[in-house]
Amino acid sequence: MTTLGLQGDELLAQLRELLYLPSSPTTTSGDGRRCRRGSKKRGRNDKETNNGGEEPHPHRCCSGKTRKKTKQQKSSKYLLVTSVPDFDGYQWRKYGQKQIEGAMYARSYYRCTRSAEQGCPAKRTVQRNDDGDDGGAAPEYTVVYMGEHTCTANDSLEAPVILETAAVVVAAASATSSTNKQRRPQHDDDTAAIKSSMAGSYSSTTTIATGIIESPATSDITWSSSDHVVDDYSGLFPVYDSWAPASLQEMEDFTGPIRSPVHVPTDGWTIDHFLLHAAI
DNA sequence: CAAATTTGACCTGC
DNA sequence: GCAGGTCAAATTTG
Repeated sequence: MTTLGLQGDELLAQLRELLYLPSSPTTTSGDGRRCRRGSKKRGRNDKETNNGGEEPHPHRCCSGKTRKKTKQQKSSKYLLVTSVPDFDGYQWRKYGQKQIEGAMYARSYYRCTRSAEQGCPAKRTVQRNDDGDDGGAAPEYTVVYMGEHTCTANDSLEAPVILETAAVVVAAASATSSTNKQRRPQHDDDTAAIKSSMAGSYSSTTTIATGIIESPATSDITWSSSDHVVDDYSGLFPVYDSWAPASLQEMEDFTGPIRSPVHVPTDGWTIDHFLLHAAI
């Protein structure tokens, strides 16, 4: 561990480069998964009507899925831009996808996999940025987190990692309107809230190696609040020792089928290994 | 077999 | 009325 301290920055840079290799577009999950799965929809109304119209209230009501707040919750909401939207350490289940006005790519909606069991309100939306381009640079994704994780971290947390991000605090209720995303950070208060919330969220049984990846001299990670950049993000996205960047190929295009994140195959890899590898 | 994803429709806020 | 967010059956994958 300490051995890395020396060439930390350099190794870091190399590591980063390796991490962002323009993973070949062909690889990824083979092709077995691009086949469309469920589709035949007959609309909820159909289902309801099919019942013979006996049941006045929609299924959701009955199942306790009262849809009170369809729109964003008013709780914490923060936005960040990253090339690796999946690696935030939580397990998300995709529950929807939608083409957004003015956006090139569809927006994917995720919720914590524990939402059902533990009622974890955490949600997030992932949308690929236009500028991403499939050229050589890794595409970027705008990830908006809503709500905090109330689920037990132990279960869901496996590898809390966000390798490269630029985050922007979004005013809770203001951003919901039109198509304005990453915009208007306002109070440092929010930042604090975010930091605390995230720090809390990301804390798990795993040891947090906050020192491993520090402010990337190459800093891709930029947390900004208002006009000022927060460089102390170490607490926000701790890098875990056991996490392995082995699934680079899986992060090429998140606009397509996005499998459950956090399926990072460790294969015995550790950040140390990787750094060592990079150093060679 | 269970879990996850797809996808169009439904619902709500603006 | 529109756009964004959510639901849930069908389907696929592991």
